Amino acid sequence: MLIQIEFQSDVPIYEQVTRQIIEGIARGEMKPGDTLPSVRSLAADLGVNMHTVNKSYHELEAKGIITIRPKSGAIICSTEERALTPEQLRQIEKNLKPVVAEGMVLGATAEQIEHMMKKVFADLQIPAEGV
Amino acid sequence: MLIQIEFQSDVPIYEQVTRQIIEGIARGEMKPGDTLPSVRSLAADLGVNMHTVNKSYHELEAKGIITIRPKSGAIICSTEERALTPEQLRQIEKNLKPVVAEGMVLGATAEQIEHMMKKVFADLQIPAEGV
DNA sequence: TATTTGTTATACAACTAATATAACAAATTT
DNA sequence: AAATTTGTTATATTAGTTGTATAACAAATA
Repeated sequence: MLIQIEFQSDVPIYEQVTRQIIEGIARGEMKPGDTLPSVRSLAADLGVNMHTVNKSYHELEAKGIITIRPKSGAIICSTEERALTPEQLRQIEKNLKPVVAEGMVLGATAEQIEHMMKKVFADLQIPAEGV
Repeated sequence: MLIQIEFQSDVPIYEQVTRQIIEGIARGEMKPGDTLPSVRSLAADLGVNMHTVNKSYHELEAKGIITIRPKSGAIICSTEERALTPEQLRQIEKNLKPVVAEGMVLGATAEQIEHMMKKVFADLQIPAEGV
């Protein structure tokens, strides 16, 4: 799985790593049970510091997406382990709200926004429906 | 229009102000042509510094949502003035992507995410369809 | 046994967020 | 015309974040 860092971006590097790993899992490029590269090797690949990758991994763990086994490695959680709690659903909705609101105020219609969402789904190659 | 700041939030204050003004416009609580309160008076109301509100207003101007008339005030742009450029559409899609991806990886189905989007639309009281 | 692993600690530079205070000049109100 | 309000600009300070750098530790692995 390829991770590409934009060093000029206003999105922090550790956040870019987190998002791209999430997208990689969504795309199916990485499956539950798979081991993430060690923080040292991924940091070397990306040309960033070890701690930056480590921060990303801990963010992923906090989100309930991976499990870090100390001195061993990071493993992608199974879908069963990822419970999708009401709290998580509320968080997703909270994240969705400002994006949708901004789109609306800028003049996007509900149809346009739904269309964009479908484009995002398609880009992330959902196994359901489309295939 | 009521703006509520969560001082313990990890979302910066100026960003909270920006988002809530956008949501206020989406809800129709503020209409195009309306004048925003002066940076000083809003800052006093919220109990924050003038510069914090000023930063928010300039963010709104950069997004093409308001026009700041120096020494006079900030006015909400009309829908005609808000062009909704392809660049803006791309930005919205870019903002939508990580939120949707995270939801999916956490185990949310496409239906659940679409349902959440409709909840957000309902919460923002879209004049179309629902009413 | 040697290497790799995540962890922890410390330090540093650059940047962001937020506040504080002040002064300026244009716009508005009285 | 005078007083007030306005956004602007400048400077300074405090606190926190981001990212890097280096090092050492102990457990896991080869």
